[in-house]
Amino acid sequence: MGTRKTAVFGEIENELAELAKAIGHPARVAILRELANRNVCVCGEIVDTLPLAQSTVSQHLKELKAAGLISGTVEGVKSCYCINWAALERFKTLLDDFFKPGSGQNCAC
Amino acid sequence: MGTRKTAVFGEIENELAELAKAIGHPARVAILRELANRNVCVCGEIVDTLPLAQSTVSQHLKELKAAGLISGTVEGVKSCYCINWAALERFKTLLDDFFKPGSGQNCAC
DNA sequence: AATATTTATCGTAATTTTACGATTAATGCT
DNA sequence: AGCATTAATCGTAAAATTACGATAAATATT
Repeated sequence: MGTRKTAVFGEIENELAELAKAIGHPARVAILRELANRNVCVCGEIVDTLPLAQSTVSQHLKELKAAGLISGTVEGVKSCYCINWAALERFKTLLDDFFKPGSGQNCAC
Repeated sequence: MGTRKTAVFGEIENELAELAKAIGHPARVAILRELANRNVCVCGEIVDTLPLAQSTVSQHLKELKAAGLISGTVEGVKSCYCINWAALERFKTLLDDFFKPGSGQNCAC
């Protein structure tokens, strides 16, 4: 127990959930915003903007990368990260497609 | 440790993260989709569509409600839930505003 | 009044997440 | 070659999440 039962859900549900989950932390939101604003960012600069330990930021970067929301390449000693606009667009599209108002009755709540 | 350091982040970062986090689970995505399609839904119907225990679904509904993504009212023995379109719109707006491409250099990664 | 139905809550266990410091690996500099 | 810098990884602890069954509370039904 304590494990997400991803296997019993549809592919789209899981894809959407995974992207949302990756965005679902203020530090990762801040990282994405920084990357969006600057388009390119060296790891150390991201660390400097966040009130978190370097190792923690590294962990968040790893998660964003795993979700496909950012990509990173090694540039000598440094690491260059940038946002994956396509993934972000994909997320928005999924949101729009998945949560479209149906033809059902109106809400009474 | 193990706790999210929400206090050190901006209000918008936290708001965006909280909404994303709430969507960040396939069961909750499925619930939202069901609610979006039908616009109104009785709790039992949602439980029937999900391969999860009733108590687990109830927990997910509670989280979606806490995040403001759905609202629910008691209708006799049953509970009527519906999607909060405004919250979903708010989420999309935050996404658009927060992750807008800046005037920086292009990505090289 | 007794029973059934519906859903929220409680208690609990397994797992994941978040955070940090310390260490390692890799490159750059002197 | 030796030292400095940068960032990933490791180890670990605290807390949150996810899931379930059992129970409780509230309304319907007979």
